[in-house]
Amino acid sequence: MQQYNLIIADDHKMFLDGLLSILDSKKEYNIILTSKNGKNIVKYLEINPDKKIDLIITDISMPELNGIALNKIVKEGNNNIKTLVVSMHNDHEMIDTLIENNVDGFVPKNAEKEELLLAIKTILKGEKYFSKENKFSKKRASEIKLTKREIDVITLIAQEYTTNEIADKLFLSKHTIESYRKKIISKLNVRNLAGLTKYALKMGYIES
Amino acid sequence: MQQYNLIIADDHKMFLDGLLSILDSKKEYNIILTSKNGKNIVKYLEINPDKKIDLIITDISMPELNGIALNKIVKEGNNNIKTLVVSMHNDHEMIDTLIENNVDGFVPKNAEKEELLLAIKTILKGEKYFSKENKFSKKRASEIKLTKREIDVITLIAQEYTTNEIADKLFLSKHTIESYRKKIISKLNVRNLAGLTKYALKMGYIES
DNA sequence: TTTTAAACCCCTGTTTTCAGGGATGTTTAG
DNA sequence: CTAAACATCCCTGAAAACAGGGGTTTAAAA
Repeated sequence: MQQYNLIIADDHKMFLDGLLSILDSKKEYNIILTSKNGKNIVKYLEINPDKKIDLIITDISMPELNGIALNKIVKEGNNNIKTLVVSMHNDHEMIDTLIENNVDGFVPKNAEKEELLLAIKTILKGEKYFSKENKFSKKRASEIKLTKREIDVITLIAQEYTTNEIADKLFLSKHTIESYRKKIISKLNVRNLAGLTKYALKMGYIES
Repeated sequence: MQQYNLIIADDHKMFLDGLLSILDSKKEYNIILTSKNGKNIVKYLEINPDKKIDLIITDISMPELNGIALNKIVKEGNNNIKTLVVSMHNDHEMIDTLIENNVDGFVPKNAEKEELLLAIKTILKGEKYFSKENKFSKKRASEIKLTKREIDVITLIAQEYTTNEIADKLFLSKHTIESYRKKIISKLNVRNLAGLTKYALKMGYIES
């Protein structure tokens, strides 16, 4: 029987325990590392470049290094490590972002464990697995997609910087930042800063 | 051996599975209901008033009815049901809020399962159990405490209502709302709406 | 009983946000 | 090639937020 080496990153210990208890019952999966943030994973990969890792299962929002950033670093190395994202959120925007980032799969945290196992199996076969969004996810959010620059801006906005401060930080005119802010507000269909902040949190652009 | 009947509420299926796998190994605990929101629990308690329930383990932020609201309803009934809150957040403000609401205990989701089991045992003995905040939690946040009215206001602010709209909703002058807003901003030591929104989310005042 | 805290209201003035335009050059994808 | 999409910048005006004061009444705590 073929064995696979897995790494799991999630900052919620209990969730980790849950995942472990699910995967422990499957002899083909070896959990060789768990971590509360992405940084430790990157460190491990640097120290052990020859260790064969098949799959990294990761949460999105984590301290130190979030799941999307972790995925980016992993995919930049020319190894063949697959990545499966698990997150409490479940909507089109997020899945789109993940697909753009070349993640291999996504399963929401409220999924049944059967779906998780299916996702892992599918990805290890070399295919992609993206969970269908459920009925509770936001409707008509599918076509929302922010550009890189817009994400830069909304991130800083959600970190409580004012337009002028952001302009300074990004070496742009305050008019530019204002344009971005307006564009984002209309794209996301929110009313103000509060809406932007909630979106940034949901998408994992900022922590806490 | 004495057996205890437990109910668990958490909207993250995998987390639920994790909890179940931890508790299944303990024969003294009977899980008689799990739910993704508080509402179903309340319904169950109404339908089965004679069923003896010892402990409800609940997340804070959940759709339909959150953990704090659930706790309130449970404690209003003159049964002897204990409540244990588990949450991904872990700081003084939150714990203070829980204690005020007469919750019997709190354990962060990143706790070890041993701590969870200890908390359950302690609470079932009739004592309280509140996890010590860890080194990652916000420093010097302990003395922050919002009044009921302030919480009303910050909740509406985080829901993207403007000062005028909130004034209308609460039948207060807009000056009053402005005073509250300023008071909250200075209490929480944040800069603007974005900071207020993040705090409201962290405390479970709003969803998503 | 005095003090304190909560809930409520008001004023002035500045900064920031929000809504509505318009504009230009550069990439990117069909 | 050429039409989008992206990134950048500018303007006006209104609304809202923010900063820093002021105050009263009521209820609870010291």
